[in-house]
Amino acid sequence: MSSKETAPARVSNFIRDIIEADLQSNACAAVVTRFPPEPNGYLHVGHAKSICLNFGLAEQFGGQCNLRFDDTNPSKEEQEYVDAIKADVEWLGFDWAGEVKYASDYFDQFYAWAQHLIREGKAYVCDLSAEEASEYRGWATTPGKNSPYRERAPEESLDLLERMKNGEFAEGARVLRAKIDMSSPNMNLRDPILYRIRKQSHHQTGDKWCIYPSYDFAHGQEDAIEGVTHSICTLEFADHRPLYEWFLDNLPVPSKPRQYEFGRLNLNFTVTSKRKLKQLVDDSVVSGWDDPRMPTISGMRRRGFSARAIRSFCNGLPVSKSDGVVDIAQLESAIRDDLDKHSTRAMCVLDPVKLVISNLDEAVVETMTAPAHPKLELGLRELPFTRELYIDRADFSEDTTLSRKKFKRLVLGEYVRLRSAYVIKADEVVKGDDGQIVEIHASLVPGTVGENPPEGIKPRGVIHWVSATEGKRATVRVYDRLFNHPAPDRGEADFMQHLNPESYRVLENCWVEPGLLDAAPETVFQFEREGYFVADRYDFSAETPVFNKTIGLVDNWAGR
RNA sequence: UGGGGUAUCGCCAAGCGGUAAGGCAACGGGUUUUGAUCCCGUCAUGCGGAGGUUCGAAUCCUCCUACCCCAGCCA
Repeated sequence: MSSKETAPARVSNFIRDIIEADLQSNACAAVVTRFPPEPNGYLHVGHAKSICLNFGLAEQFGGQCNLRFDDTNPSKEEQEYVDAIKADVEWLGFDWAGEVKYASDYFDQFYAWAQHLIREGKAYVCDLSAEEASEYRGWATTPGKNSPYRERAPEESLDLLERMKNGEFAEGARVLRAKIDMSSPNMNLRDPILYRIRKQSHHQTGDKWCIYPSYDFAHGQEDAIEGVTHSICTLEFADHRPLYEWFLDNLPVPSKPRQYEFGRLNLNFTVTSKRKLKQLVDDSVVSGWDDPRMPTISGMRRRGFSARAIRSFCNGLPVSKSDGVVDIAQLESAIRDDLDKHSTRAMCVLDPVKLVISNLDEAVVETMTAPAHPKLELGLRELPFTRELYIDRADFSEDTTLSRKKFKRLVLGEYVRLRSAYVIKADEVVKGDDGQIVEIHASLVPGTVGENPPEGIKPRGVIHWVSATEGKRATVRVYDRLFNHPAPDRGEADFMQHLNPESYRVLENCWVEPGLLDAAPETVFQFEREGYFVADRYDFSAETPVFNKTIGLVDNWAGR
């Protein structure tokens, strides 16, 4: 980082403050965090914030961060998700400590701990059905009733648990519960479930188990086994903290982690719920989890958001306990900011109309040179300039009454600068039978490449262009927000009602400067005056160049 | 409703008894061969509400209000 670059303002983060204090007071020697996704879907922006927080904190304080799959529910989880999550975390630029970890790595230990609780008289096998158990649990204002199986002899519970494990009972027939307090105002403490029967294959443990631990009976213990010091989770788990601590206090765990909750990231115009994202995929509203319109990490990647930009966005978000909604413009700003600094400039005409330079011979190919970046030394690119060019339809008007301030483009009879090339004058238009402009005839002003035009010639502005004969045809996919409602999943209407019908558009007849065909997939360019576009990760090739629009340039022009 | 949590500019958010940081957005202006970038400036006599304590309150006390979460054999 150059000394000229101003240090980014320190963003508030109460968890970082706690860690600093703990390190200061020697409450812990080194910080250990973990990112604990359940492999039941793809990671999204919200997870990106959590990843940046957990890995970032470990990095900042010289500690470590584990990647641990919370795979305690085989009915919702799949190996595909495990693989995708690992790829996403790596792509974001983080290295987890040691091997990837799984809750399932500790299933034997959990089982032994469950037996321990039974022997201590702190857990029992309960035969109540789900409905009965719900009834026994009581309600907010009414305390629950003890299960009739609560005082079952430990030996019997031990035997039953063993038989549950061996698959002797049907799913739902029995559960193992902790014996805590059926009248607790915190529902999580009303004899929570530790194990339930699930006769399903598990992506990691196969058919070894017929019972699986609950989130509550797993999470704190996993943290303790791994020596996690600061277990960071989202607000909705705050109610579980007393239970998290109850297990740590009642089991011979090797360490005592502490849980801290922060407010998850919510973005307006966006849906971040694995269930809903999965629905978009399953209903084929989008092309997949990595559709460029998806707020998934793989979707944002496909869209052209750089990992660095996503990290910058996340690190710029204060960490607090309030549950707010961040304006999508904040994300977009981080993306533009990063892409402006790092992407090569290029020209692409999205809606072409032919421009014929009448005073340039057909056989001539002049080579213009243009910097790859206006400020950084990213080299030069060569642009073939020929008699026939393409410019964007929106950059020309026959209306000579348009003021210079309102229309800084080409007007019939007037001048405009062709970016990195000549100043030209529009002389006449050729129209088709339908009245549509087919060609614009123009003449170049000699000596204006890299030079100001002679006195009296005032170009209205600068427009981009591509040689019609030397340029290349390309496909550009234009994306817009998936939802046209700021809070698609709030209110009565189903979130699917708020889908933006114009969130995807394909432009098949775009023209790009020839140098772009050499691009490597996933390279982002700034198409000048238009925005940022990425060579598609899968579909781009020199033969069939396909670009995805990442995001448009800031547009302060009110009349557009 | 019982419990847990949160309320400070349009959005996010500092502030921890001494007289309202910052980012995004918005709005002016300057530079510019991208209507971009960059630069400069404007933007809360006000901190959910009502009382109270104090020389002094966003910060302390009391009461009230709103919103979020839990009441799965999901995580």
